[in-house]
Amino acid sequence: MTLQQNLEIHIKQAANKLYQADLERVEFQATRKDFEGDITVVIFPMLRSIKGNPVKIGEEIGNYLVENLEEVVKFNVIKGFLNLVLSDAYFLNFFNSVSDFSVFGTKSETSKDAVMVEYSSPNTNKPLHLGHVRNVLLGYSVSQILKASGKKVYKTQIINDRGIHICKSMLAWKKWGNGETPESSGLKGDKLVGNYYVKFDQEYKKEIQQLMSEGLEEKEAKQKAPLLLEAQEMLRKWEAGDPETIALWKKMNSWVYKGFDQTYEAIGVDFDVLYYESDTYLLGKDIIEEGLQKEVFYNEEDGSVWCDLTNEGLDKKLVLRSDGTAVYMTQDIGTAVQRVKDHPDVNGMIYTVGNEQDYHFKVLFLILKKLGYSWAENLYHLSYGMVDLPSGKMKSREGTVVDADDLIAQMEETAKTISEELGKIDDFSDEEKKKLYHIIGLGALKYYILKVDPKKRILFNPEESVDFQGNTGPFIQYTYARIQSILRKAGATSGAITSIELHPKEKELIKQLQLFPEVVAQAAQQYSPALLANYTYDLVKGFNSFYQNVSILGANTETEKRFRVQLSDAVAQVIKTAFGLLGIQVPERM
RNA sequence: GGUCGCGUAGCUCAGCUGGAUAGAGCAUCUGCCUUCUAAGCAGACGGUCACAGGUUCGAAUCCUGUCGCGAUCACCA
Repeated sequence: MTLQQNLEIHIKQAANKLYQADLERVEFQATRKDFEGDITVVIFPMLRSIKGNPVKIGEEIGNYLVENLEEVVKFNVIKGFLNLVLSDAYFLNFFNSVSDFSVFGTKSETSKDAVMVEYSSPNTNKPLHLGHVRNVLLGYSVSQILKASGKKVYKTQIINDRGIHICKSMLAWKKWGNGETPESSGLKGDKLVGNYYVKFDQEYKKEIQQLMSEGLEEKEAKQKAPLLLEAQEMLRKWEAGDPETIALWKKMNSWVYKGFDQTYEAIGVDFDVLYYESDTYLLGKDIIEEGLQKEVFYNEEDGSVWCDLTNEGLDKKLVLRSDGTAVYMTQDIGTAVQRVKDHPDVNGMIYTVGNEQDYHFKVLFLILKKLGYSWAENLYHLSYGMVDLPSGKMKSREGTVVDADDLIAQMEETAKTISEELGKIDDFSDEEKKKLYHIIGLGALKYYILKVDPKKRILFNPEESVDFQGNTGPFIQYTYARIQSILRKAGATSGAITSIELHPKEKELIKQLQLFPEVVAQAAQQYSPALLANYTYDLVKGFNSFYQNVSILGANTETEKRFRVQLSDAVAQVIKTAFGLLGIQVPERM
């Protein structure tokens, strides 16, 4: 039983004995810093069943608790707030009850039901950029958080490896590539292919200009430009299985995959299952047929198939074209069903996709529910805001993107500059230094992105870059490294300490540690890495304050020293766990 | 125009299932390294919580409306 539950029982007893009143529930909150106390009972809501002065009621309940609960040592009442001071023994008991802080707050047993988390899902015609980075970080972190909350998780991505946009870069390479390969040019495969996507767009625009100068309307010019017609022809050949086209497609995609793998590895994310659009783009048609029979869908006169969602406050949605070909929605329905076929333990899915697709997923989930799939109740669109630049939207075609690899390199460079200025790791080998810069640079980037609410759009200014001080990843990593330094010097300090007078800073830290399991649970429930980021920051702030105000290794007694080392160790382990859930590593020294 | 989201300090963000005097970081300014890592600590300065109503003992938080920003409303993906 938690303290809160215990308090609640006793407060209800008090209300019953003192006022013959039955309280439905008791409202608690953390005591504000300006007041003495560890936990606060809000009296106001009780006034509904207990008539009287809130201050008087608070005092009477406070007295009852002090008399009946050994954990409560004293109290004060301000307005309608009953602030309770808890005993040191209570906090020490909690601290000693955690047998292993390295797994504190996480669950190892996995539930039978699995959840599939989709993230990244790139197109294979251009390199990953900052937008993908946000996506990947969110998806990966949420996967970690769900695992820690006891769920079985499949991490997946659907690779958009087909379509007209892919043909564009293929065509441009064929025309202007002169056989260039990653080996011949030394370029990363995804970069190389991306260059041809840009090249296509440049040449295409030239053709449009040319046609317009010949008197065509812009719309017509865009449709009739020879390059576009050629790309469309290429797509037809691809769909027909033309060997030469397929061979080119395979070759160029393999370059891109190599490039992606490098980037994913650098970021530190991975996947359990891969889906390729070239395999899934024809899925879903059989389900449309089923849906027609179940009368979830209906036919228009031209043969197209629709789903009427007007009763749900949405529009009618096309699910199959009049020529019988699939649309985006058809494919997504089919893919979702396929995933459950492939992994029968999947009972829910999370789609990490930008908020411009909010409507699409609303409709998709609704249709899947109407079709009667049991798992359709557990679908969630992990929607996030765009990452914009001061100059506006990022556009791959126009080359106005912050490239993921470049960004990582830039963050590592900043980490290097700062580390060299500080000169604390001059004895590191070059290899160790490189690894450290990577951990710190990436930590800064990941934390910067994950600490903000996914819904909000991020304005990223490459000029100002990401901070390394204050509420940042490196600040937290630094605190971890600092604790490790103390632990190296402290030597063995095991053995529970049961009676000691707690310093206020120590008490604060234990309180903060105590919150961790609840924060993990909430982060899982709300799919919110930001909650964990903010928690970790508070914990670290608390530790640094403790560190600067209290001597750990220079404590007055050996017992005190042992306790402070143990406490520091526990904080470090929780930092490591929390950062692990964000996908951020921590260094032993920095 | 319909729908969805966002609007909190100069800047970046917490807080939003209603509770005490709205919190951090950056920036600016003061102090603190002969003692455990100063990527730190202690403090100062900084607010009409977009605006107007409403519900409530109590509203940044819930409801309605207005304004501003963004997204979306394709037989595109």
